[in-house]
Amino acid sequence: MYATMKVNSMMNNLQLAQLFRDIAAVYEIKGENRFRIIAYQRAADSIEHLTSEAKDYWDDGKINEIPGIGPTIASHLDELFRTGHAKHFEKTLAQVPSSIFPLLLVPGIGPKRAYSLVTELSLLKEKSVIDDLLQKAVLHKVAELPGFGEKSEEEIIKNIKTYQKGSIKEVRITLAEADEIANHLKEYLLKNKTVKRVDVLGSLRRRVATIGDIDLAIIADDTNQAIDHFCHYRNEKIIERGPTGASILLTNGRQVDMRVQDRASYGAMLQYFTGSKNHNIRLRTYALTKHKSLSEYGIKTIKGTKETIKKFATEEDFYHDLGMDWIPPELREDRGEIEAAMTHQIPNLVQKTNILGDFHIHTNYNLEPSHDLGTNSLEEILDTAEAMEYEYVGISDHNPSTGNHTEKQIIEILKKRKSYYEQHFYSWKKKNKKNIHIFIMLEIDILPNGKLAIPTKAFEYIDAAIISVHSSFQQTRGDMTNRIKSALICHPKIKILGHPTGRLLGKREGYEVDWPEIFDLCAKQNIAIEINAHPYRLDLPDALVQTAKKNKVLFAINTDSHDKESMNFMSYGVDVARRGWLTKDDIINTMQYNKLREWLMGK
DNA sequence: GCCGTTTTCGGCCCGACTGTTTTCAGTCG
Repeated sequence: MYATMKVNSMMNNLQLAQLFRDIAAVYEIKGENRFRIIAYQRAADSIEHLTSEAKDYWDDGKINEIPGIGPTIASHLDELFRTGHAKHFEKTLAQVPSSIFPLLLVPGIGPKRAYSLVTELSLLKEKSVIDDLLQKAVLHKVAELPGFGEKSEEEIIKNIKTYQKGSIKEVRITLAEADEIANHLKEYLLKNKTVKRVDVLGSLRRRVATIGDIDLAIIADDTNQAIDHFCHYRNEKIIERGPTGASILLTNGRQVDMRVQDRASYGAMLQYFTGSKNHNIRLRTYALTKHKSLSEYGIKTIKGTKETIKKFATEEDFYHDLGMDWIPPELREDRGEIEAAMTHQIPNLVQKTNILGDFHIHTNYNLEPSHDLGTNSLEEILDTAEAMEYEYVGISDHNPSTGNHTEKQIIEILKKRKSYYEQHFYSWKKKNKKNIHIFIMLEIDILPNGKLAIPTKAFEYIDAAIISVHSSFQQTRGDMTNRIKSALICHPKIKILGHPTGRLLGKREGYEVDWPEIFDLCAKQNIAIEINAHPYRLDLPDALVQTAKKNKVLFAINTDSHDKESMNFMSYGVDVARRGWLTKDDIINTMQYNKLREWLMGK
């Protein structure tokens, strides 16, 4: 890896995280103090989850604000960003053959085994080390090594082959896809009479934007039979199986971990298996100060040499025993929720039923737009909104393309569109006798120069605007920040900043922006930030939602629907909002119509 | 190497599973 990825001053967070993991691996091989190893692993986790580049922290002189980065690592990073070199990192990595690093990506191979394999079998070519190891294993050279045997050899062959098929763990899926898989599994498991209850836990229960593995816990009358039933679900292979659970690999590359627990201890299991890892570590560390040790079986109290274990049927009781309020799964990321739970300051999170409308819907009305049209008519959208018990919807088509129209034509098109929507809305309303309201809005492109894609006069024909970036994603952080800032102050009818980071999960990273600057301006201008609920966007990301809230910004949860079915994605946006600690009062589309109209249009 | 709702020193989450071993090391979540 270090043949292609050199240590340098341009490293992004993912590369830095990888670097720290590799350093930790070297320390592990060298038998370093295990807490130093853990420190590097935690630094890696921390950097990976940052919402801004570590380099930007450094630029702002805030490198020591990154959790898990103390004086030592900070000084190495300082050297790295300043000079492009970090002698300590380079020296550490050079202590082992670089060919061990690719091997760490193969499941079941950790630092120690990678090191033995590489040195004992002289596998020194970094580029081909995985293929070379496979060859040696096939020739039964691995089983001869000390600490390895025939079974490990077979396991290595199997794991390399699975890995080469398409790095399983690298690809995460969207929440929507994971929901579908999990629901199918749940239905299957409940078909077995011995299975009494199934819960989807892990990142899926926490409603994380993308999902790696799927975690399930069950209550069953006959544990063995239940595990058996689970292992018969259509799978590629059974990864492991024990008396308390099993893991399988699905044919679509997803790993599913299932655990069985008694009713009496089920609360502890729900807590343990929901995670996150960082939440659990923080919770257990805190518990230790109270002489309590937490596990999936319950809470052990240590008094001298005497240990007693207390079981918990519900998660609420588990948290209460630790002297804190129950914590909603969406908050369990070690972002301050434990402290809040101890002082009874867990916010009353927004719920799907609080949502009274959706501002970002595209219809099939053809205004010769800059981007794609919707597929449904205004009437079909209204029918759907009505069925969802909304009070109002905002129709936000893309602006007419600037390349094909003069300013005059754009004004004409929008004028025509306004009267079209008004007429159609009133006849729909008359026919259906429903008390729903519409806002005739527009999603306007923020051009690369920070101007908007419609002339000022055209604003006369819309009630309010969403503005979004749809081009030139590669601008520098400074340029992008200025671009958005100047667009935000173009016109008083600008009320929402659409899909703010532009990310497409699994396809495109969001662009770099100085978020505090944007948030401050939005708060000042009373512009809401969109939480785009489309499962491929979930943009603004939850961690930034939490930051923005601290900057006193308001939010709009929108589906960006291009068809009526997508309007149901609203719940995914609510998931993001909850993960960002939002209450009903932080979100404009929880307001009732009159109040909302006042906010949106000032009348 | 990090960090503080008992600590600026002395701690650092907890357990399952597998394989190669006869009591444990490595890996994983």
